[in-house]
Amino acid sequence: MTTNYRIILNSIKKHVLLNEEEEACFCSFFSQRKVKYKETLLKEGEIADATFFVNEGCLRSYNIDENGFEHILQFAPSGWWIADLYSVISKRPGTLNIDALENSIVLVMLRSDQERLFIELPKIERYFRIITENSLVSHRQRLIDNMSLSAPERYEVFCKRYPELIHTLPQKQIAAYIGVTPEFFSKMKSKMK
Amino acid sequence: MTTNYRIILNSIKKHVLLNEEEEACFCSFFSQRKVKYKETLLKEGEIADATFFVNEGCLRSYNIDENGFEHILQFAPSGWWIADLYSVISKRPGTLNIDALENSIVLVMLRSDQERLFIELPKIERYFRIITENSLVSHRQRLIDNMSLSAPERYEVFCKRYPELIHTLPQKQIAAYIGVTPEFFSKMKSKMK
DNA sequence: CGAATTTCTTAATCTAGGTTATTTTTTTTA
DNA sequence: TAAAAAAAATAACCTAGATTAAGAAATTCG
Repeated sequence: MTTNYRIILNSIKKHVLLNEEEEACFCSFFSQRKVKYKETLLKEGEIADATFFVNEGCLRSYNIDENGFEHILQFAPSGWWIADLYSVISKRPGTLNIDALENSIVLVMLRSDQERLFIELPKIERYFRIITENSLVSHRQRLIDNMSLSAPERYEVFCKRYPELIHTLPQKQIAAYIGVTPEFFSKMKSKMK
Repeated sequence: MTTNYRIILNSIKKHVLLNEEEEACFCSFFSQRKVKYKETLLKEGEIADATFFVNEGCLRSYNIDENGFEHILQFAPSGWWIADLYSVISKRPGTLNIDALENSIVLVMLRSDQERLFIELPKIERYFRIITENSLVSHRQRLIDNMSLSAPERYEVFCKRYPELIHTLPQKQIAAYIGVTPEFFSKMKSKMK
């Protein structure tokens, strides 16, 4: 199995410039992992020691509330990072589950390696500082949307954010992302026509 | 008016170690600003060029939805950072308002200066990388809470997060933070006894 | 201090979205 | 390819929280 770093190097390139040697150094810290459809990469209660970059396929992170309902925090198609950052930085048991919505391939970056990289290659720390800022902004926007938009409006926002997923994802997953029951989502969609 | 850097240097100290020269360099980038009760630091539609550190008093950031309702994203008592990060990093008109809930004093860090600091003093970039990670984690948690908790439970979470504000803040502001109307908040509180 | 403004309370009524239950359709897997 | 499992649709009924309105209490500020 040949590891493909094209996608991650492209992501890096948008924010910092690495020479070939630095690129090689950066890539050497990843290991690759296949995740099958429905396979779990991280379970609630475990301590997460790594962050994942999706090379192929699609994952999701979600938490399960006390009534057993799933709330999806993020979908991660190819080119996206996904992790339980709380657990990674606190080194305590996490609250998120991460699993695959289709057969996928991820690059695994251990936090310990990431921290070594931050010291050896400050440009990598810059890259993560920038993508963390961007992620914070989009979480903030989602929070605002959840507080001020109705369910149909939140669905619209979902469609803009994940256009490639609208028709590949089961409705149930979309409902768990926008924060309604599958029954209501179904009713809502049929009204929309 | 003598500028006091004690609080911000303490915040830095929790994450990176600066020598005296570096501390002096870091502090030289701030300017200080008084913000009176109800005064606005940043209005929706403006391009934000700075991030604020609260030295004294308390600010809030909020957005106003299309029906005129305020949704509070953050309270920032002494020792907290506050900004419209979206506008700061994109250099586009922002969607947030920031104003003072009491007479306050903030330290102002221009984004242009911040970016210079990131280059001159990588430890500062590390500091911001870390506090941005922490902020992302707390936004994520708030998102989960909004999706899975009832209004009284969200009030409990608010009380744990901002214990010093429970009795100093008008109820109206707390309601706009947890995401209910002031009328419902009042009813909810009287039921809780 | 006193008038004006803002905030808080209470209560009746309304509604977006949840719950429960049943049937149909699609997907998975043996 | 058939049986089993999962997902989706539909419908009747329910509820947390919104809306509207009006009076009481607290703050603000001239």
